[in-house]
Amino acid sequence: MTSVGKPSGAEVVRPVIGKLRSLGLEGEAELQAFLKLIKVRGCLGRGEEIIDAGSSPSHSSVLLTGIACSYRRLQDGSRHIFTFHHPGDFCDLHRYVLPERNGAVAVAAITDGLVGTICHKDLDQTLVQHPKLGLALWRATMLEASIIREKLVNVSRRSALQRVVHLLCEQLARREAIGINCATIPLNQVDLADAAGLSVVHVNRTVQGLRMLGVLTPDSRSIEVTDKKRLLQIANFDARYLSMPKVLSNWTIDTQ
Amino acid sequence: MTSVGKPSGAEVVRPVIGKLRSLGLEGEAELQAFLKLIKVRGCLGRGEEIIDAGSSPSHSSVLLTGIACSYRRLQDGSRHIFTFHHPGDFCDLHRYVLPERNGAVAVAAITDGLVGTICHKDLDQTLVQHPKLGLALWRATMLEASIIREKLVNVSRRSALQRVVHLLCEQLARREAIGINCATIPLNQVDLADAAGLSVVHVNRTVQGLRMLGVLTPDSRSIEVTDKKRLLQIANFDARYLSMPKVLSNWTIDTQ
DNA sequence: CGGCGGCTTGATTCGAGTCAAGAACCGTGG
DNA sequence: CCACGGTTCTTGACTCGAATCAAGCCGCCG
Repeated sequence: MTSVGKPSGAEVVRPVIGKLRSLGLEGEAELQAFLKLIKVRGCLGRGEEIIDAGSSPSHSSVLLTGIACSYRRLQDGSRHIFTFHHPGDFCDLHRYVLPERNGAVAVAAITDGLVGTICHKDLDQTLVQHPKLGLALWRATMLEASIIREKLVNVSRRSALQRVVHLLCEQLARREAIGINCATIPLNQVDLADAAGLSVVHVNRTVQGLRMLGVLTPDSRSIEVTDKKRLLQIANFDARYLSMPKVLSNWTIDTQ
Repeated sequence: MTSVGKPSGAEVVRPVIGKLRSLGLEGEAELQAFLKLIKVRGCLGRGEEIIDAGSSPSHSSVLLTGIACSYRRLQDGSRHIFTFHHPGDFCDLHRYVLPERNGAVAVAAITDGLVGTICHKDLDQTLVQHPKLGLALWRATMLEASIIREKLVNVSRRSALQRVVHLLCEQLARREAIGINCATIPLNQVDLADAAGLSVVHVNRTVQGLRMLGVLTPDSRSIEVTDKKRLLQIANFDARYLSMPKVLSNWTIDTQ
């Protein structure tokens, strides 16, 4: 879907402000300079593609509202989800600096939402004037790398239960960090499976196990966390890899 | 140890030059400015720690000779290897920009070798004067991210055989890109297992399978590739994620 | 010589995938 | 209002790849 009218420009980029602040960007001038580059690119519907893996990147995207995912489509048609994106997250900033044209990563909307785009040429100019902004953006890409590294450990070393639970912890923590305190995670079991590297059937059994345990609401088909503390324990979750100092204390396991 | 006597100061940083060039850094001034920052930090022995996961980073490291690995030690004592480093690779450049103090990543030597260090304070100053250098370094960190992303797909979606073979392809390709054309990969089966997320026993069986197939030398305990073409086929290896234009053509599967 | 790190082998277990089918929950249109 | 078709979620039976356990072996170095 292409350009709809800007819904009150200032309001819509708020998540991006939070993001840059959390990345340690302090100057007001840098912030404003960056915000000016963002063009709101209308609404997205569930499943809609934001970035085609094969396209040549002349711009990058930021998610403003909703949830998206970075993924790869494999030869056999299956989908591997690398990470989920929440409001304020960059979708493909890595392509600013390393413009792979191969099918490395595609991005699609998971819920309805809004994205903004940043033209690379504009960014080139702005970065020359504001080197600190460049550092913040570099940091943003490293944060994503950190998330993927964590997932690698997860997928290769932990049980199905732990993988799923860790995934949930991460989404919950990241959403809380941007002010979304809802206990329901708007992902379906197929999304979870593709992100955890498990079959849907097995994710289903795992989710049911969690409902039995009272960690997730038993009387709903959605993923709604009722016992956060337990969740953290099961996953052995240590949120430091997310670099979110402000809410970190909420995401540490109680050491008994 | 890698043969011969002590190379002269200029000689020893050659891999770094190659690296920066391959990252698209063209200017001679930037290159020289960066090389000046490198302090050679003596020899390392196998198993020796290069970067402690818990230390506060005041400098970053480049590998000059030998092989190293980035890894994490898990609670149960097992080791997960994220990536291997070859001459010219940065070991922990990510900590320049995102100084996690948690045990996210440690780095250790796998063979004897040499490392150089770059003081972060020095780098700060140099980057102010040479913004293009900053971009190249950013790119370096993104390349590593790309490698880890690839490994994530591998580990979560492919069979043990493919995982191991893909790992071998990658090391072979990366080494060729820096002028190391040796068919023997100086890793032992434990290293392979920790990097592929498999048990040693299973890696051993897999390696033997490859020896049966004639892909690896059957009459040696080391990992020596004799049939590169077959290796590529088994792994379905597509080297584009490594961004090495110069040798890419050698690392594409023959489309039958 | 003995000890130790790396490699091999076989037997056994078990977690997660696959297949197949059915049920619950939409939205849409007659 | 209900009948539909399409997702998404559930359940059960069966299979199989890889982990684990447990020795034994080879080659190296002190």
